[in-house]
Amino acid sequence: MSLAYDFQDAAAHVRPAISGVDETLDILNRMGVRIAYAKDEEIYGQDEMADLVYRVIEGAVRTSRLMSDGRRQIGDFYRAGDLFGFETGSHHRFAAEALQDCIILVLKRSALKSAGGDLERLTWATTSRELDRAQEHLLLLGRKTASEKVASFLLDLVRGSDADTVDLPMGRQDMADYLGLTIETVSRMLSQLQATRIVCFTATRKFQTPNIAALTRMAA
Amino acid sequence: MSLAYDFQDAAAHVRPAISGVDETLDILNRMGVRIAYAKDEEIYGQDEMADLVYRVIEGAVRTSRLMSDGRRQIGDFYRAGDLFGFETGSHHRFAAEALQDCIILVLKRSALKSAGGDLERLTWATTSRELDRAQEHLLLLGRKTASEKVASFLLDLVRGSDADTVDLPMGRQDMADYLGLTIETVSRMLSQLQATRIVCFTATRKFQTPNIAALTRMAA
DNA sequence: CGCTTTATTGAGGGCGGTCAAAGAGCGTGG
DNA sequence: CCACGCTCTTTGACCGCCCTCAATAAAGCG
Repeated sequence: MSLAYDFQDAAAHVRPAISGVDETLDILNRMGVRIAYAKDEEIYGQDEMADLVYRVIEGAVRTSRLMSDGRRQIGDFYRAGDLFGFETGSHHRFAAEALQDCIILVLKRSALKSAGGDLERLTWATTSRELDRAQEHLLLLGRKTASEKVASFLLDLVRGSDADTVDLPMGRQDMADYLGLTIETVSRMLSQLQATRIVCFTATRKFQTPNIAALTRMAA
Repeated sequence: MSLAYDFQDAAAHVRPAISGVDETLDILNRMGVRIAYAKDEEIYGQDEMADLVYRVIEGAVRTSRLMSDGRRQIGDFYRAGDLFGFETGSHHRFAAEALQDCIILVLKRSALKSAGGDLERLTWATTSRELDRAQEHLLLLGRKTASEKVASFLLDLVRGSDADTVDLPMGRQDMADYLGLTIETVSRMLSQLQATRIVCFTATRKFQTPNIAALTRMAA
């Protein structure tokens, strides 16, 4: 169930998606509607029309695609401040779901065009970033080994975080479906990284990286 | 070596990239410079600045990315009429190389903005298509089996062709690097598809599909 | 034709998947 | 606060798909 969330912008801590367009993002924040989604709730569906765009205010989101027999591929993860739902011209190829309880800013795509500010540049920058990440993801899925995949994944999280301890907003299954592996393999690779002192898990979903150089080397 | 190619538009047979914008493409054709590239010649390099965009007039192109140890992932293939080089805001993540001897129309990205016509829409449509294909590719690489990968690949070629006999513009190595497999596995899967009468190779790079339904089923 | 490159086929091995069970985390209720 | 039950994660044993290595065959090209 979705519930309207009518606080004023409670997201002062939200990081900017693209540098130099903060004021433009402020315009967005005043335009859209905030909606709360529960963990695992669908934000939009596979093959649904793509006439809306979204921004994560609080929580985290995954995009995913299911095959008829249940195999799943995760496209990407989005965290507070990230824009998503830009990925296509007409219909979504991937569904979007709440990774945790979260609050999402929802806007009409058409509103983007009529609004002032640097929205065109923002749209372009967001889509470019999306393509960049997709291409990096292609290399990871097509040519990296299991240990390289997991190392790359952790490294990506470390880079996107400023804190000493990084926390995983997703479970092992989501990691596996992002990396094209099984949960067992992900778990084994994590244990291995921990055994070699390259990462150190303080909880199931929190880790530190005492040896970033080694992690980077493993990511290839 | 690149050689300037100064014929008048010799590409009357070139198919439109996006429907409804043919007249816009005509504008492009009058704006750019035609350059001939030899087989395997680099059109742009990995990490090179992305200030140009390209259109295949004749021949075919691949985008690819190399890991330091030689592993390679192919991003996509482009054929006569296709636009490419749109995939990023500033730097290319993948290199582009001529799959065969080919003629490429090259334009300044900045020229796109100043020109008339529906160029903005064309750019958007092209980028969207790029993202769509990348996302389909993610699913293929992450979650499909070798036989499903090969079947999907052939099916994609069949759909992009109107002729009865489809020809592969690339060799087995390029197919393998697109699919995240080895040439041996690709070859085995092709032999298997042929043994089960789902495809029929008339030459190493030409095939027919007497049983499209079965091929579609195999692609999952 | 002969040479080089590319594709096919076979035999064997290893990485990651499958199946199964034990362990850890966590919310609920006694 | 602890007991209980559920879900998620870890670990182990084994298997199979795809990779590796090697040899042969075919195709391209002078």
